[in-house]
Formats: sequence, structure tokens, C-alpha cells
Amino acid sequence: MRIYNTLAGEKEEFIPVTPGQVRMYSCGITAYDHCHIGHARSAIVFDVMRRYIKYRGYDITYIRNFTDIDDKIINRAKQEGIAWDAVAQKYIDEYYRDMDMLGVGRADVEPRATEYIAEMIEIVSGLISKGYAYESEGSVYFEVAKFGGYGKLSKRDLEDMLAGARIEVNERKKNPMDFALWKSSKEGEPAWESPWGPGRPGWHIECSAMSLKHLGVTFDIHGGGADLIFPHHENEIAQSEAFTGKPFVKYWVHNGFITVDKEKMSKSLGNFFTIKDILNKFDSEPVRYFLLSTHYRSPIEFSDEQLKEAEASIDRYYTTVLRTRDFLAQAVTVEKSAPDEKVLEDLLGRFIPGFMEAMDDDFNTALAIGGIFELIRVLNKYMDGKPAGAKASSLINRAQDLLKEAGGVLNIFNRTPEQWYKALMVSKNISLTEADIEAKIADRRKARADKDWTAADLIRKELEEKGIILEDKKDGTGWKVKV
RNA sequence: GGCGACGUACCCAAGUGGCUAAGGGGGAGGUCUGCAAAACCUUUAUUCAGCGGUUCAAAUCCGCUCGUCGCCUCCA
Repeated sequence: MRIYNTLAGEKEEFIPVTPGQVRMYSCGITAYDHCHIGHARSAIVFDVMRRYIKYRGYDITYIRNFTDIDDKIINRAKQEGIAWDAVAQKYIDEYYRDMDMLGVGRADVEPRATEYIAEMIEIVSGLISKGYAYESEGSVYFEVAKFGGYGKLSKRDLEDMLAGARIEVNERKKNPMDFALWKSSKEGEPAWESPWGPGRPGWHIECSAMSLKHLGVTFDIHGGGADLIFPHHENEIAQSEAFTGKPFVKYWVHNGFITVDKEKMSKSLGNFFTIKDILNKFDSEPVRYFLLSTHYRSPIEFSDEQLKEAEASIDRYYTTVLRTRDFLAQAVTVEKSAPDEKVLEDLLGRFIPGFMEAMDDDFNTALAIGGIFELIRVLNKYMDGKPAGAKASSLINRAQDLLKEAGGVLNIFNRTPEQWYKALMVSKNISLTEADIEAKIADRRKARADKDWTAADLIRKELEEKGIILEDKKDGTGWKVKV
């Protein structure tokens, strides 16, 4: 496997610290507001990395944290007139609802910052005694000038950053770039006892404490959105490496942003879409597919148009699944090979190697999906040749298994066509029930038997206007939701 | 100002030195069908923002130009 390492600035061969074992950490959310599609991208990307690493035979431990104490949470609590921890809990619950919908699995450990106050205090104390941090009016700051490697992840040097202005002056800091490890709390704010008086942890220290506790001194993969590279991840490196004296993380991976009208989706611009809003209009599978159809490091332009295309692609997939099922259900009478048997056989042989080659190359899900649709096309073409018998059934079964295997890693394409159509009926607000549709199909069957084509076509048209497409097959009429 | 990324067909999107430039969506024509739908076939990039260079060979490496975006402040 090759992984693009932000620290190295290039793809590197993946060699875990401990052979056969992978330890991975990704930055979760600060629980103070609804999650938007950008959070979904990050969560899905790391979910797929985790699934693939596991598929590749590694024993993986995956940690994803929740920041449950922070200025934004405190402000939100004031706004909503509820306790800060109630705010955190509310948005964590909501996060789980969103992620469950999107097929994002739970991490092995999902620590919350406030459960690790003691560990954080220990690190902060250690950093003070080692001379990397100083206390000032009840707060503790990390002195970046003392840490030689500062800037190595974000590729910038301290001098340039100081010259770059846009840094607020803070009387308590020795240097404007110094960052808070521990913040003294004002009266009425949540606070924990510490050697420096009542206060709360700074944002960055929690990830250092929780990863150290669960993954050890040096671990394999640390991920997050590209906007966390600086300052968050840079600061994590400084704290952790200053404290342990050992390398913090071997591979840093960062996902790209979602854009709207070419601009980064962000709270301040107000151009964001919450996961909830999107799932009101679209089923979750097209959303997940859409986010995986572009390489994780590239920007993705978000639009309804794109989601509709994703819907069409998924529909193509399930339509083919339905077709293979109809095919396998046919009574076998004779053994007949189709002209493209060899082509299909060849492709079946190299499908999984091709899938792995794509995923091994820095988790190229876009290429992997391309391979899936290549198989879909070849499979359809093969069935067009009207093969029959045991050999044909075995090839088609094999194709289905392989598609399921690849889909399992991406966690898409793993429903039945019926579940897909049902989901579409919900997301598209189809007013008909399945019984309504079946009744119309029965009416139309009668009309067709009487060769009353006008009446038959009228029923077809009527259903189409309500979003249902009829398909006449040899042994009856099927239906599907129009995408 | 500093650092970085990107620019591939009508749209989305792989491909980063050498097999016919993946795949999806859309358009046009066709096969099939009572009509459709689905599927399949043909077609839609002699060319990868532009210019110049390196090389037997470049979308892929180097340089310049143009354009777009990001980080440098909380941010997935």
C-alpha cells in the first residue's frame, strides 16, 4: 500500500510500526452544531480507509474522538440556555444519527476530551518541567520557539508566520505563535482543578493525550480535514514529540474540502449544507457514493446535480443486480455459452487484483468504482448474449460475489434492489404504495391481454408522472423508481 | 506578502514517462420492444489551460505565462 503522507509531501510505502498491526486516529467533531457534508466526507473517507486496511489483512485499532469542551460549546450553551455538557451530548447524539445513516462505522474507541483531563494535566505538567511550556495567569502555553521541528507538517517556518501578521496580540503569551495547553476559566465557566488553578484544556492537547493513552507513543496514521494541518496537527506534533521525545505519527493523511461555487464550504461563509438537509432530499447511498467518486485529497464541488448523477450510477448498479437475479431464476434447460464468455471470465479473474491495485494506491476509490462499472458493463453484455446453463450461472454468481466484496469495502452497493427502490420512494416522496403500483400493473396486464394499447399506455404514463417506470419482461412487468 | 494545490470531452472524474487517454452522467444514431423501459452497439478528447524545454518517447518531468482555489484566524 502507498499512502500520501502530508509530512513527507509525497506518497510513501505503508509500513506499520508493528508488522500486521495498524493504529489509526482521526479527529472527530467539536460537538456544538449540526454536522455538514464536509464532516461527512471526512468521516466517510476514514471509514473506508479503515475498512480497506482491515480487508488487506491488518489488525487495525481505530480511534475517533469527540471534543466535548471548547469555547464554541460554551457559547452555544449560553445561546440555547442549557448546560455545556447537554450541548455536547445533544450534538454527539445527532452525529451518531447522521453517521449511522451514512454507513460510517463506530470507531474502536471514541474518547471524549473531558474524560481525559487527568492525562492532559500530566502532559502539560511534563511539558512545563521539560521547559517547553510556561504558566501565565492561570493558563499554560506551549512555547513554539523551543520546539525545533515546529512547522514541519504545514511546511512553514516560524519567521514567516510572524511576518505574516494576522495574529492577535495576547499579553499572556511570550510569542504570538505560542498556543494554549490549558486555559484558565472565568467565573461561571466550566472548570476542572489543576496545578494552575481552575481551568479547561486547550483544543490541541486532547488528541495528544487520548492517542497516547490508546495508541501509544508512536502510531501509524493520523487523519483529519486539510484545514486541521495548521495549527491543530502542527501543535499536536509539537506537544506530543516534546513530551515523549519520540516521533508522534508515521503517516499524516488529510482529506480535501467540499466546495460550493468553487469556494470552500464553511460556517463563516454560510454556504454549508447539513447532512440532515441533504438526507431529506437524497438517500444516503448516493451521498456516500458521491463522496467516494472523487479521490479523497481532491476538492469536490457539491451540488444537487452531482447527487442526481450519483443516483443514476447507483441505479445502474442495482438494475444490473436485478437482471442477474432474474437470469439466475430462469429454469435451466440447455447449456449455451455466450460470445463474451471469455471476456467476462478474464475480467472476473483480474477484478479483485485491479480493485486492490486501485485502493493500494493511496485509496483511489474513484478508480476502484470505475472498475466496478467496467464489470457491470461486461456482465450486461454477457447476459445480452443469452447464455444458459450451469457455466453461465456460475460466472454470474461469481460476478455477484466479487461485486459484493468490493462494495463491502466501500460500504456501498450492499443492499437489495428492492431496498434501493424503497429508499428511492422515500427520498423522492413517491405518493404511491407498492400495492397501488401492483394494482395498476394488474389493470394494465388486462388491457394488454385485450390488446388495448391505449389503455395500457395510459397506465404507464400515469405511473411515470408519479415517478414510477414500468418494465415489461418476458414473465411479467417489473417496476422501478425513476431517478 | 509567505506556503501549497489544481486546470483532462457538453458535465463529473481516473490516469503523473511508453499498451486504443478508465468509469459515470448527458447528447445523437441504431439493435431489441405492440409502444416503452432496461441493456447493448456506434458516435461525442489525434488530445490533456497556453507557450517553450528535457527525452527515442510527456497529459505525465522542468521553466515561464494565464486562470481558479486553499492554508497562514475557529474550521472536516
